[in-house]
Amino acid sequence: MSKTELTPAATALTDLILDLFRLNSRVLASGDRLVAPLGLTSARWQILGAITSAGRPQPVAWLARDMEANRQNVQRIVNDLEKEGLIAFEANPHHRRAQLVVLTDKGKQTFDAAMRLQAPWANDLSDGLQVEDIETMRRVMAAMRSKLEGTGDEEHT
Amino acid sequence: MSKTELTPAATALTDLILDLFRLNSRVLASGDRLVAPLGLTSARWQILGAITSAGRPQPVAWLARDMEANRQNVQRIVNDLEKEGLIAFEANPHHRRAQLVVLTDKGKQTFDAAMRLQAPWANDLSDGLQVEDIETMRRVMAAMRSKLEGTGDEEHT
DNA sequence: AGATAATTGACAACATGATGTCAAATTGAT
DNA sequence: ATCAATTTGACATCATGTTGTCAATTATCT
Repeated sequence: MSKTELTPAATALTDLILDLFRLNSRVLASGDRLVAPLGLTSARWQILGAITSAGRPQPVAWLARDMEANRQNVQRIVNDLEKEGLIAFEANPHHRRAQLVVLTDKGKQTFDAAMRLQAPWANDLSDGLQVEDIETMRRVMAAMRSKLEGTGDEEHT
Repeated sequence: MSKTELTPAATALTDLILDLFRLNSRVLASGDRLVAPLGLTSARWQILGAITSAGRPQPVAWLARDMEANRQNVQRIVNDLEKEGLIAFEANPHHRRAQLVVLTDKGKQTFDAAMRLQAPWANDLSDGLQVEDIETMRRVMAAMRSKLEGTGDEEHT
Protein backbone atom coordinates (compact mmCIF):
# COMPACT_ATOMS: atom_id res chain seq x y z
CA MET A 1 0.00 0.00 0.00
CA SER A 2 1.36 3.35 -1.05
CA LYS A 3 2.16 5.94 1.55
CA THR A 4 0.28 8.53 -0.46
CA GLU A 5 -3.05 6.98 0.54
CA LEU A 6 -5.01 9.09 3.00
CA THR A 7 -7.23 7.49 5.59
CA PRO A 8 -10.79 8.89 5.83
CA ALA A 9 -9.84 10.71 9.02
CA ALA A 10 -6.75 12.15 7.35
CA THR A 11 -8.82 13.41 4.44
CA ALA A 12 -11.22 15.11 6.81
CA LEU A 13 -8.30 16.51 8.77
CA THR A 14 -6.67 18.00 5.67
CA ASP A 15 -9.81 19.97 4.90
CA LEU A 16 -10.09 20.92 8.55
CA ILE A 17 -6.61 22.41 8.55
CA LEU A 18 -7.39 24.68 5.62
CA ASP A 19 -10.47 25.86 7.54
CA LEU A 20 -8.30 26.33 10.61
CA PHE A 21 -5.95 28.71 8.77
CA ARG A 22 -8.83 30.78 7.47
CA LEU A 23 -10.61 30.94 10.82
CA ASN A 24 -7.41 31.90 12.62
CA SER A 25 -6.83 34.79 10.28
CA ARG A 26 -10.43 35.98 10.61
CA VAL A 27 -10.41 35.85 14.40
CA LEU A 28 -7.15 37.75 14.50
CA ALA A 29 -8.47 40.39 12.10
CA SER A 30 -11.67 40.73 14.09
CA GLY A 31 -9.76 41.01 17.36
CA ASP A 32 -7.48 43.62 15.86
CA ARG A 33 -10.45 45.71 14.79
CA LEU A 34 -12.06 45.28 18.19
CA VAL A 35 -9.19 46.70 20.23
CA ALA A 36 -7.67 49.05 17.68
CA PRO A 37 -9.45 52.08 19.26
CA LEU A 38 -7.52 51.32 22.46
CA GLY A 39 -4.19 51.37 20.65
CA LEU A 40 -3.91 47.60 21.01
CA THR A 41 -3.43 44.75 18.57
CA SER A 42 -4.17 41.06 19.08
CA ALA A 43 -0.51 40.42 19.86
CA ARG A 44 -0.28 43.25 22.41
CA TRP A 45 -3.58 42.24 23.98
CA GLN A 46 -2.41 38.67 24.35
CA ILE A 47 0.76 39.82 26.11
CA LEU A 48 -1.18 42.04 28.51
CA GLY A 49 -3.34 38.99 29.21
CA ALA A 50 -0.31 36.84 29.93
CA ILE A 51 1.02 39.43 32.37
CA THR A 52 -2.35 39.53 34.12
CA SER A 53 -2.77 35.76 34.21
CA ALA A 54 0.66 35.22 35.65
CA GLY A 55 -0.49 36.56 39.00
CA ARG A 56 2.87 38.00 39.89
CA PRO A 57 5.54 39.93 37.99
CA GLN A 58 7.69 37.80 35.70
CA PRO A 59 10.62 38.36 33.33
CA VAL A 60 9.97 38.49 29.62
CA ALA A 61 11.40 35.02 28.99
CA TRP A 62 8.97 33.46 31.44
CA LEU A 63 6.00 35.23 29.88
CA ALA A 64 7.09 33.96 26.48
CA ARG A 65 7.18 30.40 27.79
CA ASP A 66 3.73 30.78 29.34
CA MET A 67 2.40 31.93 25.98
CA GLU A 68 4.32 29.23 24.09
CA ALA A 69 5.60 32.11 22.03
CA ASN A 70 8.87 33.40 20.76
CA ARG A 71 11.11 34.96 23.37
CA GLN A 72 12.61 37.60 21.09
CA ASN A 73 9.25 38.56 19.68
CA VAL A 74 7.63 38.98 23.08
CA GLN A 75 10.63 41.06 24.11
CA ARG A 76 10.19 43.42 21.18
CA ILE A 77 6.48 43.94 21.81
CA VAL A 78 7.02 44.34 25.56
CA ASN A 79 9.60 47.02 24.80
CA ASP A 80 7.04 48.78 22.59
CA LEU A 81 4.43 48.58 25.34
CA GLU A 82 6.93 50.02 27.80
CA LYS A 83 7.57 52.99 25.49
CA GLU A 84 3.82 53.64 25.40
CA GLY A 85 3.49 53.43 29.15
CA LEU A 86 1.28 50.35 29.34
CA ILE A 87 3.85 48.26 31.19
CA ALA A 88 6.89 49.02 33.33
CA PHE A 89 9.99 47.15 34.42
CA GLU A 90 10.81 46.41 38.03
CA ALA A 91 14.10 45.28 39.50
CA ASN A 92 14.31 41.52 39.97
CA PRO A 93 15.89 40.60 43.31
CA HIS A 94 16.87 37.19 41.94
CA HIS A 95 18.31 38.27 38.60
CA ARG A 96 19.99 41.55 37.78
CA ARG A 97 19.35 41.43 34.01
CA ALA A 98 15.93 39.82 33.91
CA GLN A 99 13.70 42.68 34.97
CA LEU A 100 10.12 41.98 36.03
CA VAL A 101 7.27 43.12 33.83
CA VAL A 102 4.30 44.82 35.51
CA LEU A 103 1.21 46.61 34.23
CA THR A 104 1.05 50.34 34.82
CA ASP A 105 -2.25 51.94 35.80
CA LYS A 106 -2.68 52.88 32.17
CA GLY A 107 -1.96 49.29 31.19
CA LYS A 108 -4.52 47.95 33.65
CA GLN A 109 -7.16 50.37 32.44
CA THR A 110 -6.48 49.52 28.81
CA PHE A 111 -6.66 45.80 29.48
CA ASP A 112 -9.91 46.19 31.42
CA ALA A 113 -11.35 48.22 28.57
CA ALA A 114 -10.37 45.44 26.14
CA MET A 115 -12.11 42.87 28.31
CA ARG A 116 -15.25 44.98 28.34
CA LEU A 117 -15.17 45.08 24.53
CA GLN A 118 -14.47 41.35 24.34
CA ALA A 119 -17.49 40.28 26.37
CA PRO A 120 -20.26 41.27 23.92
CA TRP A 121 -18.03 40.14 21.04
CA ALA A 122 -17.65 36.65 22.53
CA ASN A 123 -21.31 36.45 23.48
CA ASP A 124 -22.34 37.25 19.94
CA LEU A 125 -19.80 34.93 18.35
CA SER A 126 -20.85 32.02 20.53
CA ASP A 127 -24.56 32.62 20.13
CA GLY A 128 -26.20 29.51 18.70
CA LEU A 129 -23.20 27.27 19.37
CA GLN A 130 -23.59 24.24 21.61
CA VAL A 131 -21.24 24.16 24.58
CA GLU A 132 -20.89 20.44 23.94
CA ASP A 133 -19.66 21.04 20.39
CA ILE A 134 -17.22 23.67 21.62
CA GLU A 135 -15.83 21.14 24.08
CA THR A 136 -15.54 18.54 21.32
CA MET A 137 -13.56 21.00 19.24
CA ARG A 138 -11.26 21.71 22.15
CA ARG A 139 -10.68 17.99 22.64
CA VAL A 140 -9.77 17.53 18.99
CA MET A 141 -7.42 20.50 19.12
CA ALA A 142 -5.80 19.21 22.29
CA ALA A 143 -5.21 15.82 20.66
CA MET A 144 -3.65 17.44 17.63
CA ARG A 145 -1.47 19.72 19.72
CA SER A 146 -0.17 16.84 21.80
CA LYS A 147 0.78 14.98 18.61
CA LEU A 148 2.59 18.03 17.26
CA GLU A 149 4.32 18.60 20.55
CA GLY A 150 7.99 18.64 21.25
CA THR A 151 9.14 18.65 17.67
CA GLY A 152 10.18 22.21 17.31
CA ASP A 153 10.13 24.43 20.38
CA GLU A 154 13.67 24.03 21.68
CA GLU A 155 15.85 27.08 21.31
CA HIS A 156 19.24 25.44 21.04
CA THR A 157 20.28 21.78 20.58
CA MET B 1 -27.23 43.34 33.52
CA SER B 2 -23.69 44.34 32.72
CA LYS B 3 -22.31 43.76 29.27
CA THR B 4 -19.17 42.31 30.78
CA GLU B 5 -21.05 39.13 31.68
CA LEU B 6 -20.03 36.15 29.58
CA THR B 7 -22.51 33.41 28.73
CA PRO B 8 -21.31 29.84 29.38
CA ALA B 9 -20.79 29.34 25.64
CA ALA B 10 -18.82 32.58 25.42
CA THR B 11 -16.59 31.49 28.27
CA ALA B 12 -15.89 28.19 26.53
CA LEU B 13 -15.33 30.02 23.26
CA THR B 14 -12.79 32.38 24.80
CA ASP B 15 -10.67 29.46 25.95
CA LEU B 16 -11.17 27.80 22.60
CA ILE B 17 -9.77 30.80 20.76
CA LEU B 18 -6.57 30.75 22.78
CA ASP B 19 -6.21 27.07 21.89
CA LEU B 20 -6.93 27.94 18.27
CA PHE B 21 -4.02 30.40 18.16
CA ARG B 22 -1.62 27.87 19.61
CA LEU B 23 -2.76 25.05 17.35
CA ASN B 24 -2.53 27.25 14.29
CA SER B 25 1.03 28.18 15.08
CA ARG B 26 2.00 24.56 15.71
CA VAL B 27 0.45 23.28 12.52
CA LEU B 28 2.18 26.01 10.54
CA ALA B 29 5.52 25.23 12.19
CA SER B 30 5.09 21.53 11.57
CA GLY B 31 4.12 22.10 7.96
CA ASP B 32 7.11 24.37 7.46
CA ARG B 33 9.44 21.70 8.79
CA LEU B 34 7.79 19.07 6.63
CA VAL B 35 8.34 20.81 3.31
CA ALA B 36 11.49 22.80 4.14
CA PRO B 37 13.71 20.15 2.43
CA LEU B 38 11.82 20.91 -0.79
CA GLY B 39 12.54 24.63 -0.54
CA LEU B 40 8.92 25.30 0.34
CA THR B 41 7.17 27.02 3.22
CA SER B 42 3.54 26.69 4.32
CA ALA B 43 2.69 29.89 2.45
CA ARG B 44 4.37 28.78 -0.78
CA TRP B 45 2.82 25.33 -0.51
CA GLN B 46 -0.62 26.79 -0.06
CA ILE B 47 -0.19 28.91 -3.19
CA LEU B 48 0.98 25.94 -5.26
CA GLY B 49 -2.12 24.14 -3.99
CA ALA B 50 -4.38 26.99 -5.05
CA ILE B 51 -2.85 26.96 -8.54
CA THR B 52 -3.42 23.23 -8.77
CA SER B 53 -6.97 23.34 -7.41
CA ALA B 54 -7.97 26.07 -9.80
CA GLY B 55 -7.96 23.62 -12.68
CA ARG B 56 -6.93 26.18 -15.25
CA PRO B 57 -4.45 29.08 -15.26
CA GLN B 58 -5.58 32.16 -13.42
CA PRO B 59 -4.17 35.61 -12.69
CA VAL B 60 -2.70 36.33 -9.27
CA ALA B 61 -5.67 38.37 -8.12
CA TRP B 62 -8.05 35.46 -8.78
CA LEU B 63 -5.83 33.05 -6.88
CA ALA B 64 -5.76 35.45 -3.95
CA ARG B 65 -9.53 35.59 -3.90
CA ASP B 66 -9.78 31.79 -4.03
CA MET B 67 -7.47 31.59 -1.02
CA GLU B 68 -9.30 34.42 0.78
CA ALA B 69 -5.86 35.93 1.08
CA ASN B 70 -4.19 39.21 0.46
CA ARG B 71 -3.68 40.11 -3.18
CA GLN B 72 -0.42 41.96 -2.71
CA ASN B 73 1.02 39.27 -0.52
CA VAL B 74 0.17 36.46 -2.92
CA GLN B 75 1.72 38.54 -5.68
CA ARG B 76 5.00 38.84 -3.81
CA ILE B 77 5.25 35.13 -3.09
CA VAL B 78 4.24 34.23 -6.65
CA ASN B 79 7.02 36.49 -7.90
CA ASP B 80 9.47 34.68 -5.63
CA LEU B 81 8.25 31.31 -6.93
CA GLU B 82 8.70 32.52 -10.49
CA LYS B 83 12.32 33.51 -9.76
CA GLU B 84 12.95 30.01 -8.46
CA GLY B 85 11.37 28.39 -11.50
CA LEU B 86 8.43 26.72 -9.74
CA ILE B 87 5.82 28.72 -11.62
CA ALA B 88 5.75 30.67 -14.87
CA PHE B 89 3.61 33.42 -16.37
CA GLU B 90 1.61 32.99 -19.55
CA ALA B 91 0.06 35.67 -21.67
CA ASN B 92 -3.60 36.22 -20.89
CA PRO B 93 -5.66 36.63 -24.06
CA HIS B 94 -8.32 38.50 -22.08
CA HIS B 95 -6.09 40.87 -20.15
CA ARG B 96 -2.72 42.19 -21.17
CA ARG B 97 -1.46 42.99 -17.66
CA ALA B 98 -2.97 40.10 -15.71
CA GLN B 99 -0.71 37.26 -16.75
CA LEU B 100 -1.78 33.71 -16.05
CA VAL B 101 0.07 31.67 -13.43
CA VAL B 102 1.03 28.09 -14.33
CA LEU B 103 3.15 25.46 -12.64
CA THR B 104 6.40 24.55 -14.37
CA ASP B 105 7.52 20.92 -14.47
CA LYS B 106 9.74 21.69 -11.51
CA GLY B 107 6.75 23.22 -9.73
CA LYS B 108 4.59 20.19 -10.41
CA GLN B 109 7.28 17.83 -9.17
CA THR B 110 7.82 19.88 -6.03
CA PHE B 111 4.10 20.02 -5.28
CA ASP B 112 3.73 16.27 -5.84
CA ALA B 113 6.66 15.66 -3.52
CA ALA B 114 4.98 17.82 -0.88
CA MET B 115 1.78 15.83 -1.18
CA ARG B 116 3.70 12.60 -0.73
CA LEU B 117 5.20 14.02 2.46
CA GLN B 118 1.83 15.27 3.62
CA ALA B 119 0.04 11.91 3.39
CA PRO B 120 1.85 10.07 6.20
CA TRP B 121 1.93 13.29 8.20
CA ALA B 122 -1.89 13.66 7.98
CA ASN B 123 -2.45 9.95 8.61
CA ASP B 124 -0.39 10.10 11.75
CA LEU B 125 -1.93 13.36 12.97
CA SER B 126 -5.46 12.06 12.48
CA ASP B 127 -4.78 8.66 14.02
CA GLY B 128 -7.11 8.12 16.95
CA LEU B 129 -9.43 10.99 16.02
CA GLN B 130 -13.08 10.29 15.31
CA VAL B 131 -14.26 11.45 11.90
CA GLU B 132 -17.46 12.52 13.60
CA ASP B 133 -15.57 14.80 15.97
CA ILE B 134 -13.57 16.27 13.10
CA GLU B 135 -16.84 17.06 11.33
CA THR B 136 -18.21 18.67 14.48
CA MET B 137 -15.13 20.86 14.68
CA ARG B 138 -15.55 21.89 11.07
CA ARG B 139 -19.19 22.80 11.73
CA VAL B 140 -18.24 24.98 14.69
CA MET B 141 -15.52 26.68 12.65
CA ALA B 142 -17.90 27.26 9.77
CA ALA B 143 -20.43 28.86 12.12
CA MET B 144 -17.75 31.13 13.56
CA ARG B 145 -16.45 32.09 10.15
CA SER B 146 -19.89 33.00 8.88
CA LYS B 147 -20.40 35.25 11.90
CA LEU B 148 -17.05 36.94 11.34
CA GLU B 149 -17.74 37.33 7.66
CA GLY B 150 -18.03 40.49 5.68
CA THR B 151 -16.61 42.78 8.31
CA GLY B 152 -13.18 43.34 6.91
CA ASP B 153 -12.31 41.80 3.58
CA GLU B 154 -13.20 44.58 1.15
CA GLU B 155 -10.27 46.31 -0.46
CA HIS B 156 -11.80 49.71 -1.00
CA THR B 157 -14.89 51.40 0.42
C1' DA C 1 36.88 28.45 43.93
C1' DG C 2 36.78 27.48 39.17
C1' DA C 3 34.97 25.67 34.96
C1' DT C 4 30.87 24.68 32.36
C1' DA C 5 25.82 24.92 31.34
C1' DA C 6 21.79 27.38 31.01
C1' DT C 7 19.19 31.62 31.09
C1' DT C 8 18.33 36.18 29.58
C1' DG C 9 18.15 40.52 27.02
C1' DA C 10 20.01 43.00 22.87
C1' DC C 11 20.56 43.11 18.14
C1' DA C 12 20.10 41.73 13.33
C1' DA C 13 18.28 39.48 9.15
C1' DC C 14 14.55 37.62 6.97
C1' DA C 15 9.54 35.64 5.91
C1' DT C 16 4.90 36.62 6.20
C1' DG C 17 0.74 39.36 6.39
C1' DA C 18 -2.00 43.83 6.28
C1' DT C 19 -2.72 48.29 4.30
C1' DG C 20 -2.28 52.20 1.29
C1' DT C 21 -1.10 54.44 -3.15
C1' DC C 22 -0.31 54.60 -8.02
C1' DA C 23 -0.62 53.71 -12.99
C1' DA C 24 -2.11 50.66 -16.64
C1' DA C 25 -5.75 47.99 -18.49
C1' DT C 26 -10.37 46.48 -18.75
C1' DT C 27 -15.33 46.82 -18.13
C1' DG C 28 -19.61 49.11 -18.05
C1' DA C 29 -22.85 52.85 -18.52
C1' DT C 30 -24.50 56.51 -21.29
C1' DA D 1 -17.25 56.88 -28.72
C1' DT D 2 -16.47 58.69 -24.25
C1' DC D 3 -16.06 58.82 -19.44
C1' DA D 4 -16.29 56.64 -14.82
C1' DA D 5 -15.66 52.63 -12.13
C1' DT D 6 -13.31 48.38 -11.47
C1' DT D 7 -9.52 45.28 -11.83
C1' DT D 8 -4.78 44.36 -11.69
C1' DG D 9 0.19 44.47 -10.86
C1' DA D 10 4.02 47.34 -8.81
C1' DC D 11 5.80 49.52 -4.96
C1' DA D 12 6.16 51.08 -0.24
C1' DT D 13 5.46 50.87 4.82
C1' DC D 14 4.57 48.71 8.99
C1' DA D 15 3.31 44.79 12.52
C1' DT D 16 4.30 40.31 13.59
C1' DG D 17 6.80 36.00 13.82
C1' DT D 18 11.14 33.09 13.18
C1' DT D 19 15.94 32.29 13.51
C1' DG D 20 20.67 33.13 14.61
C1' DT D 21 24.36 35.42 17.25
C1' DC D 22 26.42 37.72 21.15
C1' DA D 23 27.50 39.21 25.85
C1' DA D 24 26.06 39.42 30.58
C1' DT D 25 24.33 36.92 34.26
C1' DT D 26 23.04 33.02 36.94
C1' DA D 27 22.98 28.13 38.11
C1' DT D 28 25.34 23.75 38.42
C1' DC D 29 28.95 20.51 38.86
C1' DT D 30 33.40 19.11 40.55
